[in-house]
Order: sequence, then structure tokens, then C-alpha cells
Amino acid sequence: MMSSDSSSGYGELSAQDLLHLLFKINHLLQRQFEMGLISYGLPEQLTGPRLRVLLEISAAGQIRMNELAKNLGIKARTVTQFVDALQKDQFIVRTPDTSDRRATILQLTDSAKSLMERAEEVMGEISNKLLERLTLEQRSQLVEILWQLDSNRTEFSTKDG
Amino acid sequence: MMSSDSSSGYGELSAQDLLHLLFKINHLLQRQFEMGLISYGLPEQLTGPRLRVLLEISAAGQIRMNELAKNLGIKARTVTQFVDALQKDQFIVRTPDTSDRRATILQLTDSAKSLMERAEEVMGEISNKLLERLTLEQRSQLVEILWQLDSNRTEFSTKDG
DNA sequence: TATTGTTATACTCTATAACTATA
DNA sequence: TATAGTTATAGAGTATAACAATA
Repeated sequence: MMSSDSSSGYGELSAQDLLHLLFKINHLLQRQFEMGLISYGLPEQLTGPRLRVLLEISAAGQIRMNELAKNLGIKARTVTQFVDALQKDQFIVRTPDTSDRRATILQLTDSAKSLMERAEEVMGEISNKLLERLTLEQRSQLVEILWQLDSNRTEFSTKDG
Repeated sequence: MMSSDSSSGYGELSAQDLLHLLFKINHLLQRQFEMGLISYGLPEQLTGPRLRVLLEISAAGQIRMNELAKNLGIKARTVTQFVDALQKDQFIVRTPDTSDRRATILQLTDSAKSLMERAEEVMGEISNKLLERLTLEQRSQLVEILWQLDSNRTEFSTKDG
């Protein structure tokens, strides 16, 4: 699969192999990250996407479902589902927005607030562990590379624009 | 969210910010990769995971469902579903394994074979485009970094081992 | 008894379309 | 008419548990 040369010449990979390697390692890291959260005692219902929702609410203090959808890049329907699940588990509460009665405002419950504090700590520790093998120089290189990749933004046209 | 310093000091990110940046860019790249496949005229049913299944079968020539599950790191039940879908779309065929009548062997159909040739080309082109902003040096650095991250393998214990 | 694949079932993430209540 | 959120529905990806056929 990967024009193999397991000695040291890893600079010789094709773009495709490099990209696949990136996808693979990223997937592994995400897996380890999520396992880390659980192993540090965070509730298992807190999947990656749900955690992202809570972090967004936490950062905002309070936020409309509307805006949450925009921030997370997901659709209103999807937010409703997250909110249903998170409310059922008592992580958040819905309150009607008095200034616009169509809207709903989300807030963390008190218990979720302390959970999020813990989550922040834990995420910091996990991140340190996952990246511990990288030298400072490699970290800067990685940032630079990611930055470059982000600014690339190749546009592949799809039928629907 | 990200201890901001939008000038140039991107080497100063915390491990957590760096990891999140990685996750984000990776997600973006994967999205662009999939959009690229479609924009090059590959069938839309060919989602990322399904493509991976076909690539695995293609590489093997023929393969047992059993082994496919192992190679992809997914469960037998999940393979059945992929195979059902891919067979319905006439990308693959099931044939009984005469040497072990419990087993089923998978092969690409002829049309899928030529599709996969095309897919390989297209993936190469897309990869080149997505990584075109990286210098050769950055590519080596990235490989080195990913390699390092792969060898890290922090083990977070979960309840079930 | 162990293994291969399937049926039955379920859960998460995501989406579109139609609708309600409000603006 | 446009916006905020919900109901209804769907589909992809993943899983566990129970089971049939075979080893």
C-alpha cells in the first residue's frame, strides 16, 4: 500500500501516502484522546461531538441554539438532538429567550460546570501526553505546516456549488 | 479558545491547542478529499469508508470478509453491512469459499476494477493539490512528526482493558 | 467447542422537509 | 415573509447479542 522503505527514508512518500498517513495518525490520536477522557473518569456519554457542544456552551456562558449551530457548523436539527440528549443527562438546561420568544437559550447546569472545569484540566493532560514525543521545534514545524494546509483551501466544485 | 496571537508566534500554542488545530485541519482535509472524489466524477455512493473497503479488496485481489474486518479494524457485523451495500451497487460480488464453506470471499466486479484504477489516479491528483503548499522539507518534517506520534501510543486504561 | 457470517436490534451523528410559533 | 426550533423521517457508520452452518 505504502511504497515501503521501512528504514528511514520517510521523506520519500508520495503526497497520497503522506495524506493517508496523516489521516491514520489523526484517527488514532482522536481515539486515544477519547479513551483518555474516559480513563480520567469523565462520563462515557460524553462523546467527542457532545463534548464539543458543551465546550462551546461553556465558553459562551449562555448561547442560543441558533448561534450554537453556526459556531459548530452543524444544522439546527442536529443541535436539537444534541440538546435533547444533553438535557436528558442533565448537563444543560433550556430557557426561553424573553427578548425573542422563538429562541431558546442554553446554559450548563451547575454540575456540568464543574465537570467542564475538570474536563479542561484532563484535556490538557491528555494533550501533553499525546504530544510528549515532539520536540519544541517539531511543534513549531507542525503548527507551520497545519497553518499552510489551512490556507490552501483547494476548492473542488460540487454540483450544488 | 486558542490563546490567540495572530501575528506569527504560532510556536507558542499549548499542546491542547495544537492538538485541536490538528484535528480541525485534518477534518477539513478529509472533507476536501471526499468532495474532490465527487468533483472528479466518482460516484457519490462511494463515501470514505466504502472507498476504504474497496481499496482493501482491490489490494488483496480477493479476500474473506473475516480478514477484511481484521484489516479495517471493524467488526464482522459492520463488514456485512458494507458488503450488502457495495453488492447492491454492483461494486463487488460474494463467492462461497470452497475450502471452508462457512467463509465468503469478496472480489471486485469488472466495472469496479476500472473504477478503482480511476480512483487511484484521482486520489493521487487530489492529494497533490491538497498538499501543494508544503515544501519538500515540510513534507519530511511532517512524516517525521507523524512517525513520532505513531510510536507514542500512550495507553489510557479503560475498564474493559 | 470455536469460527464465519447473518438477523435482529440499537445508538450516534448528520441531514432534509414540513410545520408551529413568533417576529 | 423570514427566522427559531421541533416532528417526522432517513441514511451512514458502528456495535452487541443470538443464531445457523460448518469446522
